Amino acid sequence: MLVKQLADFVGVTTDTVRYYTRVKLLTPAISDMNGYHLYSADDLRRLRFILSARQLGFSVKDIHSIISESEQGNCPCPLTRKLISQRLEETEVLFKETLALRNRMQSALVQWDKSPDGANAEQVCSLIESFVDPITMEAKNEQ
Amino acid sequence: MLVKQLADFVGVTTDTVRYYTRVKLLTPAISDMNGYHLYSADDLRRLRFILSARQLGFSVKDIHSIISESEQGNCPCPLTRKLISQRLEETEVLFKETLALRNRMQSALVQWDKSPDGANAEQVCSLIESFVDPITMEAKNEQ
DNA sequence: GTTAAACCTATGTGCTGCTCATAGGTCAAG
DNA sequence: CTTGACCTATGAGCAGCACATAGGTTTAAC
Repeated sequence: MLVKQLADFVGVTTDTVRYYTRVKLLTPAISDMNGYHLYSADDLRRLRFILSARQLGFSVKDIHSIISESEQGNCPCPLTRKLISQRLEETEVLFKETLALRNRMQSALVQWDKSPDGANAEQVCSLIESFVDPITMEAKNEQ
Repeated sequence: MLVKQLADFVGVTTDTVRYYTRVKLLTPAISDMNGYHLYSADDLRRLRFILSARQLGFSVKDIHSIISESEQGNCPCPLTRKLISQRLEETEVLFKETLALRNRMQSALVQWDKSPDGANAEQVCSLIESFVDPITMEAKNEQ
């Protein structure tokens, strides 16, 4: 199976398959006729595994570790459990940051809706420079 | 002012200041004695502006555009308004994706809490491969 | 038989916003 | 004069692909 066929099979781009190949998550044979990568049914199974793991937030490095554990004959499940709780913590942080950013941006839109475009020689952009984050203000008032 | 002093002033690392310098958001003079970057009070003001804009989700490229508009004597506010609504849409997408990922990961933790570590020659990791996303299932049942 | 178009391939670079590694300069104390 | 603490600039590295490039393959038409 060539790269395009494999990629179409699971609905990703050839670039994605090539990336996983480059980092050795996939290890296809190489045709000695033309140097093309030749993917097997095992590669297809493994690619499906990779995509499932990515969906659950595992990094490419994590997937490497899990596969490696499995190939050494050990059960990878304990490692999988350990890794996902780490990744979940990180995702929680990212989630909170993204939520906070979204809130700031929405606040800015509301504030700016009432503000005129102000040209000022002292400032680059009056909107940005005069924005006050309600959350930051709240924290200040609690002191 | 040398880079460390400027960085300490606003509470970022010298690497961050150097990065903004490298992409020409800051344009310090260069000492001909030793090649060190010499930052002015204007650079300090501009750095503060950059950090405010970053807090609101503007990209480095956006900030370039806004500063450039301002330096050409135009009021950058209309551009600022346009850009933030674009960035807000992107942040909304990221937020939803992150929320969905967090939910999947939490579901996995719950499902796996009841699942034993299963070693299986056919699979890389039974936990990952047997995980069912409740959201995906829900969508399926609605068809 | 060949020639052109459509489609495929591998490799290398680019992206964002920093962070880290490296090699070397500066300055005050001893 | 040397040692050590502290500073500097430059280049590379990170994640996870996507894109640009140059060239190979296949099919159909002539």
